[in-house]
Amino acid sequence: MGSPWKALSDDNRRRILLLLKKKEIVTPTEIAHHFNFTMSGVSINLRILKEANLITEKREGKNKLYSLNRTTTAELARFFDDMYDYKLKSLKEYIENKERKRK
Amino acid sequence: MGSPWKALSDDNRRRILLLLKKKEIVTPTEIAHHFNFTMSGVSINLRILKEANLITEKREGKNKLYSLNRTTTAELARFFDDMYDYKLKSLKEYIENKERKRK
DNA sequence: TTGATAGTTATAGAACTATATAAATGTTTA
DNA sequence: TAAACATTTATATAGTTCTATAACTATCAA
Repeated sequence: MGSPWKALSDDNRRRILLLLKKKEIVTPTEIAHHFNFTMSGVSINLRILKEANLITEKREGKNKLYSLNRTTTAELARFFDDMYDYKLKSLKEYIENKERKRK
Repeated sequence: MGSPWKALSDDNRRRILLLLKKKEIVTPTEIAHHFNFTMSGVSINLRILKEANLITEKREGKNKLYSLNRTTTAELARFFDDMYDYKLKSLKEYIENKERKRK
């Protein structure tokens, strides 16, 4: 299992994650077009994200479909909690404000 | 300003952060002893953490004192929020439980 | 089976990162 | 000021990461 910290430390990989968040499910080709990346570059970065358990992959015919793994962040969240537990309180307020606005 | 993602991607730097969390305030010498790091190694990693705004530094006589910057994580938290907003909601519940226990 | 499409792996070079040793800087105290 | 202590910077080196090009593999459809 690769380090999620290393996986997240690259700008392009974080951009890919945000795209996956937005589109729910995406093929490597779509990612390559969207950001103007080479296919091999996309493929490698998807592998790194997959090995860090940040995304999941499935094949559908010719295509591979990638989507966010929404459970893994617990590991990262735990670090932030260990680190900044009182900070998470202000994060909580931030989330609450956001929720208020949403309504 | 250095990237907090790069700063966090190194195991030793995260260990230093956790130590800072625990001890509140620490000198480079203490860190070096605690983990058996060289002074120069500690110094460089502290610089990287400082440039990423994850810690703050002050001088007190001969010593330099380092402590967690408890406000910066907002930047990182925002990414997690963009990414995993529903996740942060559960994090919020988790924090609330924690607060309840504290009382 | 062949061709077309989708994606991955191999390889190599450039850029970056980590770490150790040694030299240099800043601060205090005698 | 000189000596001692605390820390940082310089330099070199080993290792890692990123990215591009080219070669390879997998799936489908004719």
